[in-house]
Amino acid sequence: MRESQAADARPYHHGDLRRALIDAARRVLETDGPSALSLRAVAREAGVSPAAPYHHFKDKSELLDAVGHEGWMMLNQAMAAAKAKSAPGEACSALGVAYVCFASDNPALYRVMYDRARNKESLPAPTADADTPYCKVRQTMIEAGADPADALELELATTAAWCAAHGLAEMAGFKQFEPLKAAVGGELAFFKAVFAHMGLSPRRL
Amino acid sequence: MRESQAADARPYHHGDLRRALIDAARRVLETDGPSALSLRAVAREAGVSPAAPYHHFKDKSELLDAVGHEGWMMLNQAMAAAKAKSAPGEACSALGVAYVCFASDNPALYRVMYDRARNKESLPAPTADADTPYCKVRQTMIEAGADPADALELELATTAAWCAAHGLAEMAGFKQFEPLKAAVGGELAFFKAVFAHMGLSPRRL
DNA sequence: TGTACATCAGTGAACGCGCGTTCACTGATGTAC
DNA sequence: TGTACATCAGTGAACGCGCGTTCACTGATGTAC
Repeated sequence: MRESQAADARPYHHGDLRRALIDAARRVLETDGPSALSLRAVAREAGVSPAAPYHHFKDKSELLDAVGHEGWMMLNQAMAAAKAKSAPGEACSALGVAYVCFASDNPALYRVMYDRARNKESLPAPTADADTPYCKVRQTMIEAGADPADALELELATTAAWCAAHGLAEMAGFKQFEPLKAAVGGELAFFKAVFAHMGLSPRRL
Repeated sequence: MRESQAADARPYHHGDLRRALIDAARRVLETDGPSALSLRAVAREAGVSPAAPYHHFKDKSELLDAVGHEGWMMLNQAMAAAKAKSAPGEACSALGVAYVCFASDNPALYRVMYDRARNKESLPAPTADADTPYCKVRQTMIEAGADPADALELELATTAAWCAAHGLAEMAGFKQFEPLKAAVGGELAFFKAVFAHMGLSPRRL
């Protein structure tokens, strides 16, 4: 008995504390918001001592970077999925809606993502292995008819779409827009209606 | 000599410490950013003890609200001025550009404005005395040809323009867009070019 | 004009708090023989 | 298969810090007579 491991006893070694800390951070975020996201709170949520995270992250900043990175990857996946199942010719708008829905479903995480990006003064950059949400928008612009040879126009259109989506994502949280949401038939309809008043597609190129 | 007031000696009573604290807060913001905006830092910057602000603000939150309010008033003024001197038919775009320029010139203050708005879950509301930036956009949409009787479309167009401006304002700080800014001929040209790819005017109504 | 006194707007010391980080440590794990 | 030992991934106590806020106080100001 003394040597057997009770089913609910946590082993001394965690297994994958790095992962557990990122998950814990997301729980803290959604429960208590971005301002509560301290290293100690994350350790507490993961059921571990305040010093434990230092075996997996150089400092608090590195942990937050990992959380932000996780968020950008999730957003990238959500946008890929939305694009994959979008009707022909609707990919741009599907991307925009997926973006705003992600922000609406994960408001605190979304905030951390941009806080970290702002720290680096840059949105995440693509790697050899993976593209980024921003890349996806640009690529979809091309598929929707933008001229890939006109780099300037392509970049402006992509940026415009990106700004539109981000602006809407940030406003979506304000109670003041709730009557408007209700009037057009719900949050999703609201997103689409606002996009319809802006230029998410390259039709202006 | 003992009784005379040396020119540089601060009098015991400040005169208008409330105002001085708000100004000090803005200095702290622009120097050290929003995360450094503590009540103690503001008192320090104003040259006053940490307890002094409590004679003018209930708590830290009330001070930050005052700073945010100041920011919204400044933005409102900047937009009014831009509209007043805009060419006929260009008022919408002038408003958008003024908005984004304000954010670009006062990035930390802009951040606090939205942080406080998010706290209340609402943008500032108009009063009997003064309208708000959001109201100005709506009003300008009407003057530019939107049908004031179609409240739904009017509100959607206003919201779309607002989101567009906010999205662009937030992206303007990212270094990654600097090549694009340079390519189109500077920051102002960049703002205008991005707006040109979106719908700031009610032309889609 | 001068004095007594209430009120106002500061001071500065102190409080408790949660934070990021360091440190010496120890239990668990994996490897060499 | 068993043992010795290096390494890894935790613990928990402690550090110094800046914070928001409270408190008893005091200097300055304004008012009544």
